[in-house]
Amino acid sequence: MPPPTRRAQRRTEALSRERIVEAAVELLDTAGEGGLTFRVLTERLATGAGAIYWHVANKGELLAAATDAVVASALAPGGSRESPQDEIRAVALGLFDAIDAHPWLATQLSVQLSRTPWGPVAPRIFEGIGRQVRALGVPEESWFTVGSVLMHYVLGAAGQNAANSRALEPGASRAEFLDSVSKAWEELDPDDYPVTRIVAEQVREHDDREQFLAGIDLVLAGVAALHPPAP
Amino acid sequence: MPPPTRRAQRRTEALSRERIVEAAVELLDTAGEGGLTFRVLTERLATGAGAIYWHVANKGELLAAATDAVVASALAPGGSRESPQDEIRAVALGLFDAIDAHPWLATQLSVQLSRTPWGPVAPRIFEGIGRQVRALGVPEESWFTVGSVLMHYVLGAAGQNAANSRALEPGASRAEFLDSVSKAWEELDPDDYPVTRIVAEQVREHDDREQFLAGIDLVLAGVAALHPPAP
DNA sequence: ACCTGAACACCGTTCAAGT
DNA sequence: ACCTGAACACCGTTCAAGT
Repeated sequence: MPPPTRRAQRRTEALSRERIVEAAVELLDTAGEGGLTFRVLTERLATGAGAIYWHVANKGELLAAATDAVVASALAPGGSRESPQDEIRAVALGLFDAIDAHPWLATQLSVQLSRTPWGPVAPRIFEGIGRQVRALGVPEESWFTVGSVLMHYVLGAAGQNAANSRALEPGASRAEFLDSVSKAWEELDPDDYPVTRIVAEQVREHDDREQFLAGIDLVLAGVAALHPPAP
Repeated sequence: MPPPTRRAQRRTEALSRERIVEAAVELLDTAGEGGLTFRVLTERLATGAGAIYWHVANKGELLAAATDAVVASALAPGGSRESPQDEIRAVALGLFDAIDAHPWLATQLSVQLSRTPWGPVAPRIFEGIGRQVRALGVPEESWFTVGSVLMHYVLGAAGQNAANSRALEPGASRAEFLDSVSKAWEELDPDDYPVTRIVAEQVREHDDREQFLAGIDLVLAGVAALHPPAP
């Protein structure tokens, strides 16, 4: 007789919004965006569709809650007392790693941000970044500009990195993956895409996190140039 | 008798991939992301579902083609002979305006970028920006960093702007919209979201395009600081 | 108050059949 | 080669009925 697995236990606890969101995150992680379905969710939770709708208004709200849960834990305050620049890098890397671990986050965050009114996750991210911008000594009128550039770069670049990691299937080797990438790039017309082709060659040789942080440093250099710290 | 409208004409031209993509863009523009359906597409084109599948592999390919068509026309070369900085602003504003006119572009671009292998639209955008980065005199090793920061900021910020414009429904006044926004912001706990609340107040008073360009200038300042032009 | 699960409307996609 | 349109499998959501 097999030992009882977590998956096999059938409703020892009552259904709750938390349990539903937790199951949704698990499903998104293992089966991807298309894998989250009310059908399989009801199976996993050993319940009926109506029970889920009692705790959650609809699928959109469930996705928003799952997104917020993961982001909240990613932004949980870490160490402390470093320079504001290091704090910004830490927040950025926290989101980078969260998106890497939960690739569906990239698409979901873009959806959540482009929805009005904002759900809970948008202010959470903006505040996490904005506080470090404030700590940097940036004047109030520029918080939005600096925060926006950082936030959009972090989410966009992290999403792209996650897409690349995901494309590297468990079975395939890194060499195989890079081959398929370079094959795609070689199909670009060298006359139409000179810059993209050169960049594509380089991308394969660099460390992902290092390259990600180079973008952060570029923005920080712009901040230092436009808002030099008082002497 | 009403004059013949473009919509009423029933298949005077043969079906083609171009006509299908054109109809898809129209549908996305008028009915939003959820409005593009094979059911209504077949009605609009006075045909059957199978006919569309003869020209297009599936819905994903159709969305990619619609996205690429709009982006291609948005990046069509404009004036000329300005400074590289002005060229970058022009490219950025071209994408900004395209996303404003076609709000579904924001989500679609994020989907297209996070798909491996890249479709045609990703290199198109990166090249459009990357060429100006090259013109700026940025050394080759930094093209990826600078291009990535610019691209992700442009797409992210433009998407957010489009979401706000869309929220301002045709009937509603700008005052009403701003009221609803500020109401949402006031629900944020001042202790938990001090920065976000201050920024939210400011956002309502500023011009969208101006604020967008401020982000571009921040990145350009970083480029100038890290890669000063040879004397 | 909380849950069940059949039923509904709708979706993307297929495919035998036509021209 | 190109098109038709009924059929299929699947989806999110509802709701009368139970406890």
